[in-house]
Amino acid sequence: MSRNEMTASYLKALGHPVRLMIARELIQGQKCVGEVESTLNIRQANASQHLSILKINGIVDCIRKGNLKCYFLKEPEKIEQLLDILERYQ
Amino acid sequence: MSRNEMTASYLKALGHPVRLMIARELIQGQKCVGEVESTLNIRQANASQHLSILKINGIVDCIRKGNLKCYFLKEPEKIEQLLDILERYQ
DNA sequence: TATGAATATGAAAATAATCTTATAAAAGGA
DNA sequence: TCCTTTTATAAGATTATTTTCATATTCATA
Repeated sequence: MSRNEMTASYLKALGHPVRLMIARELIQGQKCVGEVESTLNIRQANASQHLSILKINGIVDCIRKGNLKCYFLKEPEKIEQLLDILERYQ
Repeated sequence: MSRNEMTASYLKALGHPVRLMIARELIQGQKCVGEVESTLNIRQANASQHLSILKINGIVDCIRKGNLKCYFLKEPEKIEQLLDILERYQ
């Protein structure tokens, strides 16, 4: 997979409203699947699948905490910087 | 369309290998459809369609020059900054 | 080890994106 | 006006993504 394809895949992973919103939520701090599910008001399976796509693309990672699985941004500053650039008006 | 949806749509537009490569090419300077077509080795119709998606999302704009239609990045620095962040290794 | 809570996965249906071919439209020049 | 070049668009086939439901898995704890 070329660098261009890797970058495109990363952008595509973020380029879905639910996944982008998950990333925004995770800027605030880590969340378990159930919290993502209820915050975004989506089905559990769907939350899990979107998180999986973010994980595959290196955007999030997770740790198990007992019964829960907590997802967090791997590079929170990177996400913040991207959003800053994307959403500052010029 | 919410800000989140707008941003997701912008990311999605860039999140295709062909369109991302077009954006990279346009950092060098404006190109007409035929140049995009031959540089990326894709069909004319496909080049036109990808450019249209970039245009709808405010990533490129174009001017007619006689027979040709020249596409260019609307915010080249924004694209450069995004690529810098996405591809600098941390 | 059985149960319950949380998460992941498989499969199917619904929807959307992509690519191709054929053709239309726009503009310049003979 | 007719022809040529360039670009856009329509339509269809194909492929990919998204969502849902049902079920499996994982782990803690009774």
